[in-house]
Amino acid sequence: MPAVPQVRVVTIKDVARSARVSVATVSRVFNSSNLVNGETLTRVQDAARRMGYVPHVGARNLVTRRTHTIGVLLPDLYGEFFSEIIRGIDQTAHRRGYHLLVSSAREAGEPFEAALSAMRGRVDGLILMSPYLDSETFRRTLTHGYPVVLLSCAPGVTSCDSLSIANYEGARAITRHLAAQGHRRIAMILGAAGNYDAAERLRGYQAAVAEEALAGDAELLIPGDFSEASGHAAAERILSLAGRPTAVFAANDCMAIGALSRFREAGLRVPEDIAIAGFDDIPMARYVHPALTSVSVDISVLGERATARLLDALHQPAPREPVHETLPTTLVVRRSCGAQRT
Amino acid sequence: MPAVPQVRVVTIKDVARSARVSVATVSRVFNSSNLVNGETLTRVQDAARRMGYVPHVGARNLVTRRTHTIGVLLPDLYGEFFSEIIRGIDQTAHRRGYHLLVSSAREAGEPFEAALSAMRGRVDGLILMSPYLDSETFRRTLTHGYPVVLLSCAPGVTSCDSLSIANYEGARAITRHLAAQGHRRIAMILGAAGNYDAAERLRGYQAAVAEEALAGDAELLIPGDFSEASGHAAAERILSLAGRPTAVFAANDCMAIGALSRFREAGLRVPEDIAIAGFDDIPMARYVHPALTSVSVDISVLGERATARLLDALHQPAPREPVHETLPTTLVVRRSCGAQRT
DNA sequence: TTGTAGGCGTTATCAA
DNA sequence: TTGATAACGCCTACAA
Repeated sequence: MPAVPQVRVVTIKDVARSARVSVATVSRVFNSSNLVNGETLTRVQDAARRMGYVPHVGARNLVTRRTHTIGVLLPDLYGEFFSEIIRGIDQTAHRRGYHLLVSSAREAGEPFEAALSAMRGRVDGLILMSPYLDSETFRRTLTHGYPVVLLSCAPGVTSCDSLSIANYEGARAITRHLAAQGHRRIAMILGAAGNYDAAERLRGYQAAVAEEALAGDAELLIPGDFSEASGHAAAERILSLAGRPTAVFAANDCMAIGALSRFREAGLRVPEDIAIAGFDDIPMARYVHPALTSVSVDISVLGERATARLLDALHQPAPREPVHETLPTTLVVRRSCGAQRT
Repeated sequence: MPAVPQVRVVTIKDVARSARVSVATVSRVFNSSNLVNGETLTRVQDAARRMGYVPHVGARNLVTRRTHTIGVLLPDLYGEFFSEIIRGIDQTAHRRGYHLLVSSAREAGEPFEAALSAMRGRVDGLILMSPYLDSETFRRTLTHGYPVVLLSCAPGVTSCDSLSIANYEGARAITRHLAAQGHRRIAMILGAAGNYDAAERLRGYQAAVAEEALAGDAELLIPGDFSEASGHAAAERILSLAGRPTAVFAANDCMAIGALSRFREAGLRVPEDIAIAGFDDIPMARYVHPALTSVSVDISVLGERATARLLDALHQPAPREPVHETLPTTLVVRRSCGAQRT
């Protein structure tokens, strides 16, 4: 056991003694109870300030049974996507006086459960994003008795609130848009294997392929993992295809940009020789060349809504029916898909 | 006061009663003390599992005076930069059994202090990034008695560990590199006003300007705020300059990419008509066209080192001399600056 | 308006 | 090896 460099720190007792009142009175002062005499009030406040007293939140939590903290458990913290989610969460949490305990558990299973139980007693509720989570693990671990909001989770867990993106609709719309430009052979660069968002985007693509009677070869489905590098590699593979597609839909913008770069290296013109579209509409999308057609989803809003839901649940005395909400997406047409807009 | 949807939750007492032992014994079981009888051990474990008991960390923290939590206070949570820092912190914290309490306080002053004191009693130490922080605010608020590591802070606060990036050296090197390509009129797109990193990058640029006897007109200093949009706007302004520079150094890659996009709109060729270089070497930098010359800083390492430092301090019984470390940067030459490499 | 005292869920120190 | 019991720092009836 490592030694703890514990500094002697001012407690409520010290302030009470110094101000010649009881701890109860000091407590009242700091909880803005208005049943404190004006003179006593200032005496306590003076003492507290002089001694540098700050209430110990941990102790307070214990007795009030509220931590004013929201647990956030994400599969990863890498990249703009998660950063935006956290920002959305932090923003509305902060506005309503809540703090964030952030953690990431890459995989389901043991570390995931550990992260989850580590939240017990430190959070009032949980925002949980686990695109890889099967409902079995979930049921086993998620019974700690506090409200939970799920993000981008596979359906099947209907016992608590959940929020997701209209992946299917967005992917279907953008694929149909490519078809409307005359493309019949459209490749898709897939998202990470096992990821729910990725699977839904694929499903949307496939729906469009069926509806528009597009080429449906298996070789048009190129694996990827959401990274720029995997988009670059996927483009490489597309170039080597016998029947080269005339358009590519990447499951996110990073991969689309990686692919763009590879196509340019190969001397292809985008969109003339090959059209490209992405998903997410990250800020960078409008600044690459040609500007990237994409499906816009306001990710920080996802975090905001999740937080709002959770806080509502926290302030709701009676448990309600769980709500499942899907955030809409919008198609953003730019130059990379060949439709002649900026 | 909102009602609390408190679920009756299993405590150590319940387990003790059910296993017909004292709470002390249950506690021992959960703290892997080996002075528990084998038979008692399993009886307690069974009872705990059956009742779904999870120790209450908050209560434990109170008595052990350790939370195993690190507070992270950032000026903002937007963008790849912060996301990478958090990831670096989370990674090493997680590995060493620590959790993260993340918060953002955009400005110095009251909300900043509030965020700081809200950490009292919930964290063992603090990682604080405040590029806008003056040491005065700092001294007033940062005396809660736990270890602190500062990130990207202006010097002047020498009382605790600090970490920063070699902004000056990196900016100087890249500017000199541009000069070595023959450029004499090099504009700089500045970072956010009042930001320490931004100021240092400017200082590095100015040093190079002086050393290489480059053009030093004030009009070559274009304001920016680190966003793509501000880079785009800055490029606009550069285009309108009477004596147009032949090269541009942007204080970060996002602005460089925004500028790149604007120059292309204007029909300029990069790097032939105008060279560009950025700072940070974000993943996207190699995938834009032309690939962006930049100064590479491993941001997640910044977070890692900060965490390592903090944890060391936490496990160190005696207070040591504060350490100030600067993370090196490396020049990454790609096509955008006109040096003929990929 | 103020103080006393019990308890929040644990751990830690004694005895037994 | 186990069990009482006193903290930990604070809040909150209840009493005064």
